[in-house]
Amino acid sequence: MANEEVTIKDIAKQLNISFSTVSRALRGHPDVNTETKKKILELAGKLNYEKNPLALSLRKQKTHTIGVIIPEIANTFFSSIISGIQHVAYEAGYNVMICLSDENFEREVSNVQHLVRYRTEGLLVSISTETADFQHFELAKRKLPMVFFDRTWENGGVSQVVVDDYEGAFTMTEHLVEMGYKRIAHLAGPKNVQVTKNRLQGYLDALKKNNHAIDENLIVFGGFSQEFGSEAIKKLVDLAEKPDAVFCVNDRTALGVMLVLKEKHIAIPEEMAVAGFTNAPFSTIIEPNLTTMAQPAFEIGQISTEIMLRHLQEEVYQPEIRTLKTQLLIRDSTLRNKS
Amino acid sequence: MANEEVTIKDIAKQLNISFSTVSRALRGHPDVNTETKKKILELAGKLNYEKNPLALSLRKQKTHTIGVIIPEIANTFFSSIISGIQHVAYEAGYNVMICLSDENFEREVSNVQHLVRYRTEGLLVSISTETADFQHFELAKRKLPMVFFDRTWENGGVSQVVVDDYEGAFTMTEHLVEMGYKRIAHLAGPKNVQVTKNRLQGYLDALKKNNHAIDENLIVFGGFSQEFGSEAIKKLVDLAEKPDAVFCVNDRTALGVMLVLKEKHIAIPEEMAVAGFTNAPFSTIIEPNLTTMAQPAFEIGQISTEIMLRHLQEEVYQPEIRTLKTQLLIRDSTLRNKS
DNA sequence: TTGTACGCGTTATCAT
DNA sequence: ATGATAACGCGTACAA
Repeated sequence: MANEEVTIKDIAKQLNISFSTVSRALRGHPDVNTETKKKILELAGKLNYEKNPLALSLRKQKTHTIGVIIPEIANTFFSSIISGIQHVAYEAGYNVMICLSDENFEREVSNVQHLVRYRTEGLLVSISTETADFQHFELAKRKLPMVFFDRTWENGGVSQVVVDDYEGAFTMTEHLVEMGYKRIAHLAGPKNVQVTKNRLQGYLDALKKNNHAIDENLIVFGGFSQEFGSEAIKKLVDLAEKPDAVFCVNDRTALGVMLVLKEKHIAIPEEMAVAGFTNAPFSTIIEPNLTTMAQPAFEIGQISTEIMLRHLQEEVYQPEIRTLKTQLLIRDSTLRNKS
Repeated sequence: MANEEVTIKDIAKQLNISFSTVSRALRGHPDVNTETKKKILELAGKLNYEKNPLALSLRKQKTHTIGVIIPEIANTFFSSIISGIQHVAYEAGYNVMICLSDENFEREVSNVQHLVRYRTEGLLVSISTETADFQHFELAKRKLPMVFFDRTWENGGVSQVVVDDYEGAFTMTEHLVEMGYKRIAHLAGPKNVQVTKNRLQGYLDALKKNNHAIDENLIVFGGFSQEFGSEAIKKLVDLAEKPDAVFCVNDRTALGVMLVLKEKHIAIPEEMAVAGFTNAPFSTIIEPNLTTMAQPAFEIGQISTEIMLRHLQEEVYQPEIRTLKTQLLIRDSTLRNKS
């Protein structure tokens, strides 16, 4: 592969002038003769000259790149966020470098190191389910501004963009109560993730407020996956006192639940209602359609990036926490005639 | 934000030796005293020294980065491919820089320019639906190796990783014939994309082989979207001679079709069968489950990257075309008792 | 074995 | 208005 890129030196040589003049002309410096400037721009155009971003970055100590770390990409929620990030970054002339942690702690650490070494100017992060230690972020925070989204570093003194998980879970649980369900189970996420805690708390508080007894047997911790949902529901339906509704930490878990219930010919919602969280695309495809809380994924990406752009202008990092509203979408999986 | 990164000069100064010795030691050059080497490595470790990849890239004219251009990311097919790419690239110590064309030609051109300027060492590309002119790729091809996947540059003399769209469509159409469907429609993709042409041809040839008449009215060109599917099927069901089966260019289109059919209370597959292509996650969620051709998305990403890694070792670019097998997944949306 | 000098492509600060 | 020179951080041929 040929690699004969045109440089300012080439232009200077052909015009018999010094390359610093060329540099000035090319970047619109006022102190340059109108005629020579014209000549330079012409030749540059003819030779298809393009600035070398690598040299520029080294010189200016600026890469004009924002680093992103997410747990996985083959997931509509995260890929929509990425889409939002890319759109805003692109408009502002920033590049985006995406790394996947694969829900793996070591890999997340290595991602952070890589992006810091690479002199990305800021980090947009959603942590892995394994992450309990935040030292790698502590280090990174000293070098560049960070914005966490969805799965965040709660006490890190960093910017965060989250949805109101507590309120969302509270609202959803109250919806189930209002529909007349008496034994409402909760499939919770992985224990160390803040999202899990907030949604659990919303669930608990809504039950308390409505004078529902809290039954530990109806709360199962686990993950965000469909498999977790399937496994968990199998245990719940074997209980002596079965639940009559299941509020799942997210839609994928709810999917796992629904598929098992269908397999076992347990009618949804007549025998058992199911609710999710996220508003994944399939939630309007599955039958019955899944009741869920919409999370504005694309917007999360946009806002996170907007906050990052602000940080990149700031003298001192001023963290900001933005909480986005969720929206209750009542569908058939919880909609039955009150008894 | 502090930016006092440790350089080889700092280490050299502290040890009163020249920085070239430090450079040598750090990179395992043999000609360096064992003791000084030890000292250097120790101090480097203590100071948390890390090579500056920017300087390294400028110096070596190698960025160790592979560029990727895809039409969209909020799509399981593409995000699974990305996942496959990242995995292989990561293992080989390569970085990945992802750009989205957003199905937009100008943006694709700008993506190519950016990645070339940025000195990514190779390009992995799936073209936008708008792309009919390949000049930007012609230019890029002179500078770095390229591998196209799924939506490729057919006559570009470049490496390609595709699934056997022709055979897949042929097999699917024959399946419909075998099931006894008589008027099989085809919702085709956008006209200029090769995927569209291949699937259409497979459909046509299968009909011919089985002595089915080809009815132009039953072939509708359009896009890859759910909306296209919905619009197209609305016209087809209004036909005097309705189809009794619809083979869609992909699952999303099939989804659009199915939702409209359900709305109109047209029974699937009894009154009209529906088949897709891709094996999107929702195809086992929708009812009836969608008959489709599985495309190995993750594998497409892996293989594309493996081929790219080979190119990066080669003296001269030797393009290779890899065709992956699809797999027919017969589900309820086409499964009816033969009449 | 180690140090010197130069180059990668650019910007910025001096002079002139 | 222009040119020479240093610097960004690193690697390497050549000299010592």
